[in-house]
Amino acid sequence: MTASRTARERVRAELTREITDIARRQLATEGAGGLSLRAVAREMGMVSSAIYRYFPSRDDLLTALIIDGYNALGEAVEQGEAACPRENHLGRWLAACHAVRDWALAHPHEYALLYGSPVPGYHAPQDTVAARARDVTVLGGLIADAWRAGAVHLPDRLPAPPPELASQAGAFRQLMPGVPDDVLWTAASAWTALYGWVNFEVFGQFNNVIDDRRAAFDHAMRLTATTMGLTPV
Amino acid sequence: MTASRTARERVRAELTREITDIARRQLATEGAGGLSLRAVAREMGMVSSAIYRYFPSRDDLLTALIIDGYNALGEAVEQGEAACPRENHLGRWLAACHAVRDWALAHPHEYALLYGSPVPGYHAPQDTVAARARDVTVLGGLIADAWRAGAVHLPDRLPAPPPELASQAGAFRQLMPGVPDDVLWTAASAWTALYGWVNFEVFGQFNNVIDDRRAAFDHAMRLTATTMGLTPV
DNA sequence: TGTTCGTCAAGAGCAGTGCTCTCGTTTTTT
DNA sequence: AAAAAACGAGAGCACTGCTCTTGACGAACA
Repeated sequence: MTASRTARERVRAELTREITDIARRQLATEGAGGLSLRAVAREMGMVSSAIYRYFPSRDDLLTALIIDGYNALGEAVEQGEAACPRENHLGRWLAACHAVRDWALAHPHEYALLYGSPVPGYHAPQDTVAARARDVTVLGGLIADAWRAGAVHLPDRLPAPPPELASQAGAFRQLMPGVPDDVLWTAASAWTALYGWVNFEVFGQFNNVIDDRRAAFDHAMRLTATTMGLTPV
Repeated sequence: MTASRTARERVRAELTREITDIARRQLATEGAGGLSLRAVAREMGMVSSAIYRYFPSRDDLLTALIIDGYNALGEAVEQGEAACPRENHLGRWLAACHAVRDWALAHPHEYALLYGSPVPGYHAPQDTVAARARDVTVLGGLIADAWRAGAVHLPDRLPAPPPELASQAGAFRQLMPGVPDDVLWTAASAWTALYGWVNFEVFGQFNNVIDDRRAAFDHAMRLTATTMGLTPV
């Protein structure tokens, strides 16, 4: 039973995969709003109602695409960061940043699905949470490494976190055990700065404003790295 | 002609305004995707085709709402920042940040229209550009003021902008004349960090992660202020 | 004052959407 | 071999943005 399932189950898995593939292609070209179950069915030579045998609703198909997207982005970040020597913490941060940016620019519509405005009636189910944490896990890991290596040198005159933030962001804290609060909040701030930039760039806010966006992004991420206390090796 | 136009023109302006008002209400409750010309017409007791006398297409109605949104946000930022003493540059920055956040949290769907994923087939016409710059103009103004007052003290060990960024971001540079490049790029970075945070918060990425989001936001904006060289008075 | 002319709301209609239900057929299970 | 489950096809519902035509009303002009 486990090794070779029934013919029906195999063709079902095959068709499910084909549906998501076609849907992802439509998503890439038309955007999230232009994703149409009927168009997917048409391209498969099926009738629209048959799709509902595989995905109970359009939202469930969207969920599948979102989970795939989080995993693709997470994998890109993991690979980009892993290509850097472990002791070069600034390099690991920059590599992770560029991996996010490169993936987002290469897959703008999928990125919009992950980090843009939520789709109208859509509520992310719990399944997406695990895949969603892969990118920030990389950030937490490299900060924790840097802290353990004594390579974190926060700038002078940096304001200390107020007391009401003492026991906050538990989930975020778990990703970098042992890291003190002031460093933790600079990391959180850097994380939002990264995605803030990528959002602006992917959604076109930098058109006709910045030309060499890659260089500007690189510099901005170096600035936030300095705030985090990561200095060149 | 100028003071009192014909009755027809006045009722036309009135109806146009009523359409945008109803549309804005629908946008606030349903989100951008749920905005329907037919629903607006229904609520006005008109027939759907009549709406097209006032807005040639759904996108034109969206454009009107977007321009209104940029102006509302810009005005909120201007007012928030203006309430702070001119010489307290850090306070002005924090006031502007909280104004953005407060407005975004109060009008999440309108904010999504401005800074979220672009609406599928929609391309922003040139009209939106002027209104779009109001918030960043405030930022540029306070940085320029701080620079002129000699109140900008960049942190040590901050990396200098690479040479390829020397003549970039001309539009951004115009907002803060006389400000040197290193300060300018910290300001650009702070700008993206601000909207990165607000994006995350409005779009729900901080749910179940950070509880006291206002305090965390305030601290994050103080961190970026330090990177910009704005210190407490 | 009477008549044209432009503006307007209404209605029907087109092509498209997500989704539901039913009806035979095919495959798996009992 | 019989019962059960899964499946594709088709019709249909309520909805969308948008177009076109029709008839009525108001304003300007002769």
